[in-house]
Amino acid sequence: MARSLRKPTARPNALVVAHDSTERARDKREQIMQGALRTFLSNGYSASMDAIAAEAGVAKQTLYSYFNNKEDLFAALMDRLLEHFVDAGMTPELRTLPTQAFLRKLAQITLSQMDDWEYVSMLRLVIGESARFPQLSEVYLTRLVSPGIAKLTHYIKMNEDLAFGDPEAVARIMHGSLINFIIAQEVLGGKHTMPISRERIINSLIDIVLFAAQQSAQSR
Amino acid sequence: MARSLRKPTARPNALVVAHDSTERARDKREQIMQGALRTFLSNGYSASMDAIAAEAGVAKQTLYSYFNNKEDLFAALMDRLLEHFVDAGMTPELRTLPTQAFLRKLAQITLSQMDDWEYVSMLRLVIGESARFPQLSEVYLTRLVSPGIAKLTHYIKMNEDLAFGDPEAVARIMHGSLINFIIAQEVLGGKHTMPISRERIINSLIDIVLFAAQQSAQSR
DNA sequence: AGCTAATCATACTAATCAGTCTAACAGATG
DNA sequence: CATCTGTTAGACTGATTAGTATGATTAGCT
Repeated sequence: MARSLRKPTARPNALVVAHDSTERARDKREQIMQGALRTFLSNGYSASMDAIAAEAGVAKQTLYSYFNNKEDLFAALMDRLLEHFVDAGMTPELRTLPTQAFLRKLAQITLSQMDDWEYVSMLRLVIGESARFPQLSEVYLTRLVSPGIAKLTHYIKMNEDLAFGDPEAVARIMHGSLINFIIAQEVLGGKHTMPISRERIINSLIDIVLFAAQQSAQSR
Repeated sequence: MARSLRKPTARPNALVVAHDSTERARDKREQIMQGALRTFLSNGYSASMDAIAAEAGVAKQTLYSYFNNKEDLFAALMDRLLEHFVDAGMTPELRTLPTQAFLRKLAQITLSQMDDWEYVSMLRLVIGESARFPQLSEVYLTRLVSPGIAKLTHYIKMNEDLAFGDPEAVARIMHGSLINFIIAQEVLGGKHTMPISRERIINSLIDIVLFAAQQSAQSR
């Protein structure tokens, strides 16, 4: 990733098509954010502004013409990144599935994020920087976690197959066990140290929940 | 926490009782590790050696007479810290309890670590530095997580009240939902953003597992 | 063609940090 | 009392970093 272009009059910018100034600014901003994203996700907040500029293929000065300082860049970046993950999860057409198929699909979608390097790195970054940037954790919780749990809670409440006494607690347990699986397997490298297939987790989780729901309904 | 002692001939060392050289060295080492522990857990690996020396009440040179460099100090420290948490969990007398009481007690013990600032900070540190120090994650997984899950798996297997098809997966789900609860509530500050009592989680988790176990046994 | 604004490479400042060096000093031992 | 070892405070080095400054170059606009 070393950049050693030495020609002083080079424009390393690829993709130069017709651009008026406003959309060029938008592209530059985008270019910076892409580079900063990769660099922050790889190196954490301690990534240097020089490294970010190099990765983005942009002069350092340009960084500072789009963002006041490192912290602002980081905040804007994480904001956008979290926004990008908001939509993963319960889509309307999923709700038409029978209960078991719905739960399986939901779990599969949640765990499919394991394969997304950006998601895994984001998790590590949010948790790792939660002392220095509590606001970042808060955005993560309120934008990603809380809505996901709320939707699952609502689904449990509305579904007569899932008559639990405390739907929110059940939703948190289900969601938490999956997120922790991602943390253990991907963030911490447990897939090498203590591997287990995601199917086994999904199957057991669904078994437990559905069996418990039956028993719970029966004992009323 | 500012240190501004200016007297050049001061020994700020409290607790000076009869000491031969070997035990004085042990005490110094201990003093350093205590200070380093607090500083690393508060500030992450980016804590400065000057700050550690100050927090330990020791000259920076003394750090380097006990440890070769920052990384060695960090590694020795985390090794000892993780060792310290190994014993939390299943004690022999717990096993004599009836199933439900056992599970409740186990969950309570696990979640009681939420109140331990060192444990919570350790979690954040292990996860946050898992890219830079994969070995640290590995020690965490193999010394803390894996044995805990193995013991719970074994308990499930041996307990006829808990006839699950995949005991290990069930153990991972139970353990994971509790660890994730700690991460969400304490590490990420969810106790302010999306609070819920630990009793609700424990109750629902036990309900689900026991109900599912009954149903599972019934359907065999 | 000529002007303007954005971007470039590069160098700089001031601060911080890991690690080393020095010289002084305290406490135990002989 | 003399010596030796461990510790101290503080200065220092070399590297890195956030952020700024500069002066050249380029692209878009009229």
